[in-house]
Amino acid sequence: MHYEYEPRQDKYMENEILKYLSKYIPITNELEEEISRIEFIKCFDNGTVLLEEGNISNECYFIIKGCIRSFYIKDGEEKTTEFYTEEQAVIPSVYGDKIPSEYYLECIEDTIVGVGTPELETEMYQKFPQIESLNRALGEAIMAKNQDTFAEFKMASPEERYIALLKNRPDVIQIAPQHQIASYLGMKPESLSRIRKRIMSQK
Amino acid sequence: MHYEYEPRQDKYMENEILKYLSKYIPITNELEEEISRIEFIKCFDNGTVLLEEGNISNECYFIIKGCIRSFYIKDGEEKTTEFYTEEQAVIPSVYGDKIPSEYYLECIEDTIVGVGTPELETEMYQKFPQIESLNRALGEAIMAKNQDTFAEFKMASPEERYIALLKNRPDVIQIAPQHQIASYLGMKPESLSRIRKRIMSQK
DNA sequence: TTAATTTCTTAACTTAAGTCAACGAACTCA
DNA sequence: TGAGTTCGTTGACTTAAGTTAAGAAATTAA
Repeated sequence: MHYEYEPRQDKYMENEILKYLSKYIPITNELEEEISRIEFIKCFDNGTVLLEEGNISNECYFIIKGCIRSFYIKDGEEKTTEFYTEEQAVIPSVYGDKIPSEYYLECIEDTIVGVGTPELETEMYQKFPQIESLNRALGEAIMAKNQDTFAEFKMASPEERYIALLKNRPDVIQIAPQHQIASYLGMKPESLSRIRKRIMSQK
Repeated sequence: MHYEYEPRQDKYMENEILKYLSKYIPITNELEEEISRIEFIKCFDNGTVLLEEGNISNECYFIIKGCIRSFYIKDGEEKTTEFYTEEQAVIPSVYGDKIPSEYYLECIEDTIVGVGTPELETEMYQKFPQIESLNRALGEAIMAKNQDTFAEFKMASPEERYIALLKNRPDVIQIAPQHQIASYLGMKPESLSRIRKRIMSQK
């Protein structure tokens, strides 16, 4: 694991944020200016740890490019619980609270993100109330999607979960090592290996 | 299953909504008046189906008292995916969209709820922008909790999930029949029965 | 390039969940 | 009350995941 934390500025990517926002709200000149003014785009190398267990979190991320995974360490083993990819928001459970995180966040690719902080959010919401409206609406949409994902997970067998992942998130299959995918699917690496073999031979 | 839909008004319970809101934002006279004016408290009998597969949803619920469960029907079997109890928000995945629901919502107790609609929300957000701020913040908090719950679920065995449920949601254990709890925990009723036996004999 | 480490697969075995079937208990309702 | 349903438990058996261990393959570091 790398522990360096070397953000780089990249003016070019700021358009990506505006591009995303413009899907949902009209971009005024004032808003465009504000977004461009704020320097909140950062780039992280593959392996960079963004949050460690026990630490306070005051940053959330919007992924422009790359992949971040969240994982716990239980009984000395990493348990990957989520993979976040392009256009997804990574909001630590304890973001903005002053309680320590129970999990880690790590880039598993070179990753470009927009970084949010509680202070920046407060400021933006005051200047641009539509942003808060948008965040409420987006939050509800994300919540609905999470609900569905959780329901699917509960109803499916380990094998069905893997097949669904192949279909729904082929990017994650490419990027992440299998033992991380295994715990993400709630099983052991050996089981995933057998499931893959089973599926291959059936075709 | 009952399919009657007989809302009753109950002025007394409206204080519960104000009580809940007052935990988070100051209640102005104007807001109190508005909340009291709107007739959006409803009571449903145990067994009432609030949403059916294939139907459009234009209502969300805030539970004041009682319990609502969500379930899918897959291969002719009910798969319970969530139990909502007091002070929880029930927002169908397709709420406000015009696409049909993939699951059912059913009261498994006599239940008192505050009912929201997209129209009412829009109106309230315009009159009281703090309500939208609050909903954004509450939504983020609920999302964080959901994330944690999902992570715990992935990391735990069926037996561990049941033990966690005993601890975290004893009310659900009391209210819901075991076969519903079983699918909620991602297992078959027979397995839950054996797990219970195993736990009993270990004590 | 080799050495070390991590990742993935395989095999043998254990454990527990899924399946099928039967039965008794509890509940519903006519 | 009694017939019919739903619900929960149990047993016998099947299936698949967990465990342990070993080794091959791939990746990384020296």
